[in-house]
Parts: sequence; structure tokens; C-alpha cells
Amino acid sequence: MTASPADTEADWLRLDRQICFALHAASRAFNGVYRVVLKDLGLTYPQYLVMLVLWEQGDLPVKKLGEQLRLDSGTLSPLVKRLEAAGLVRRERSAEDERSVRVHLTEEGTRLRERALEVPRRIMRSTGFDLAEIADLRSRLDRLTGALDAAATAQARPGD
Amino acid sequence: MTASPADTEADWLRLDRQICFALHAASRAFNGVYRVVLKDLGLTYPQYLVMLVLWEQGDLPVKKLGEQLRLDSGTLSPLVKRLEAAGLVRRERSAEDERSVRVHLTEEGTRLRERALEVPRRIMRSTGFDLAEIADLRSRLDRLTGALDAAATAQARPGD
DNA sequence: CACAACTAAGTTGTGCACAATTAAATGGCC
DNA sequence: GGCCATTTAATTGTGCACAACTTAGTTGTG
Repeated sequence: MTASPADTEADWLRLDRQICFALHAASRAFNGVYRVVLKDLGLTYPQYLVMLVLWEQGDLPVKKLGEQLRLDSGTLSPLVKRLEAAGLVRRERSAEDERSVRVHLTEEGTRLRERALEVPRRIMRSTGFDLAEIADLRSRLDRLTGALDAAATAQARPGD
Repeated sequence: MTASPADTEADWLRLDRQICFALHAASRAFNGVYRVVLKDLGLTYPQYLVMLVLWEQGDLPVKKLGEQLRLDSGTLSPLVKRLEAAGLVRRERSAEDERSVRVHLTEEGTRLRERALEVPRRIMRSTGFDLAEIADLRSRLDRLTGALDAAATAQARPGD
């Protein structure tokens, strides 16, 4: 006698609880560690992500920032305004296309990079993972994200 | 001549951008797929997590729910109130300890479980991962969360 | 008993995520 | 040139996460 269908389904629910909780909790735990480390810099975790992109790629329009970080203007507009209020960036309407707003690093924003250089190692120590494990986890997560995004897109436009 | 320290540090920043973005994005992508699947049930992703715990373990005080999900009353109080407004749970002050509020499933909340049984498989399909990969990812994430929580605790209480 | 220490929920304030909408600018097309 | 679809930001509204604080109930100790 095998398990009844109802039991099997219940097992799925339990498994689902485990996996979605694992990812949810990992994300929040990561966020929490960054919160502590970034407090010295006066940045939140998403603000740090924006600064990382700007440090790496230079000034960008909000649109490009959003593509890099998969965030829309509803999230980025107020976030960038807070960075501007903190004196780390300036927002400037593009002259050639006045719809576009380019985000520039200020002197202070550029200087902050020096202090941010120590962040990654402090985080690495907190994870207890070595470089190979981090890289492996990253590739799995990227694959997962890609599959999930594709699935979401497929559901949004079933006929495509 | 090896790379200068500055270059090495810059590499760390780039790596950090990659890994923290990977986890952040994976979490949001997961959230997005659940959002679509759970819309039929009228639940958000965190509300679904609460319901999963209640379906599995029966009625619980808010305190216990918070321990299971690592969420505090600031998050849970309004969330549970919304579940109550939706008719899925009732909140009742405990008679023996009037500080405690026990969350009970209503008839409707219990019935919703039947409809939720299909959720996990729809999610699994979206991930494109098989059971073994899911289990493996989960164990890595749990280990990561454990290490991060431990590190956060150590930083909060350096002398312990 | 009285009072301090602790505990469980709830409240307030800040910031992020995202859907839906709006506003302004641009570009194509007749 | 006039009109319309598209694009870029910003705004509005809902919900979650979390820190800090408040309120009310409980427990331990003198």
C-alpha cells in the first residue's frame, strides 16, 4: 500500500514550506548582515547595490540602472532621491532627451567607494563560505532566477 | 609584477555586486512567481508562509509563528490582521495568559488548503529544477542563513 | 503586598518592491 | 504641421521588513 494522494500532496506542501522559507530567510539574513556592515557608510542594502553599479560603470540614466538591477522607477526614483539628499549623487535631466534623468556620482559619492572596499571581505567572513562555494551558489541562483523570470514572462503572455 | 592592491579590491567589489545581486534577484524572482500563482488564492507570499505553518501545525500564538518564520510582531501583527479581514483566521486572546494572542484557522482558512495543494508543483515547474537540485539548494541556503545569523548575533554581542 | 524585571502584542516611522496610473517628451506617419 | 503610439520618470497605493517604542499582563523578590 502506497501513501494516499492526499498524503503525497501534504508532503509537497511541507517541501514547499521548506524551500520557499529557506530562500526567503537567506535573503533576509543576508540583508541583515549587510545592514550592520553598511550602517557605517550610511547606506541601505539596495542603495549599496545602486552605488556598486555606479562605481563600476560610471554615470547612468535611471532607466539603465533599473535594467541592471531589475528595479522599476517606482522603487528607484525615491531611492535615488535619498542618495541625492545624502549628497552621494546628483540627478540631471539629459539635454538631448529630456525624458531621461542621468544619475551622476558626486565627489563624496566617489570617495565613499574607498570606504566600501572593505565591505565584501567582511561579508565573506560572515557567510563562512569560501570563494568556490560562493561562485557555485551564485551560478545556481542565476540559473534559478533565469528560469523563474522566463516562467513569469510565459505566464504573463501565454500565447507568445 | 602582481595586480596592485587597488585592483584586487576592485575585483572584490565586482564579485560582491555579483553575489549579492544574485541572491537579491533570486529572492525577488521567486517572490514574483509566487505572486502570480497565489493571486488565485488571494494571498501574498508572506501570508502564504503563515498559512503553511498553520496548516501544518495547527493554531499557534503569534509568538510561535514569529519564531518559526523569524518575523517580529511589527511584521506579523498587521499581516495576521489582514488574514483575519480576509476571513481566513481568527485572533483570540489566550485565557490563561492575556498577553498572548492565538491565531486560529477558520473554516474558510482550512478549506483554502485544498486549493493550495497545487501551488508547490506549479512553482517547481517554474524553477526548472528537479527535486534533488531543490533539496541541495535548500541545504546550502540553510547553511548560509545559519552562518549569517550567527555572524549577526556575534556582531550584536561582541563580548559573548 | 509592592515593586522591579520581563514578556507578548501592538504601534510608529523609514525604506524597499511592485502594480497601476500620470505627465512629459520623443518619434513616426499621414 | 498635426496626431498618435511609445518611452522615461515620477506618483500613488498596498504590503512587507525591521528598528524603536508603548502598553498591558506576568513573574519573581524582598
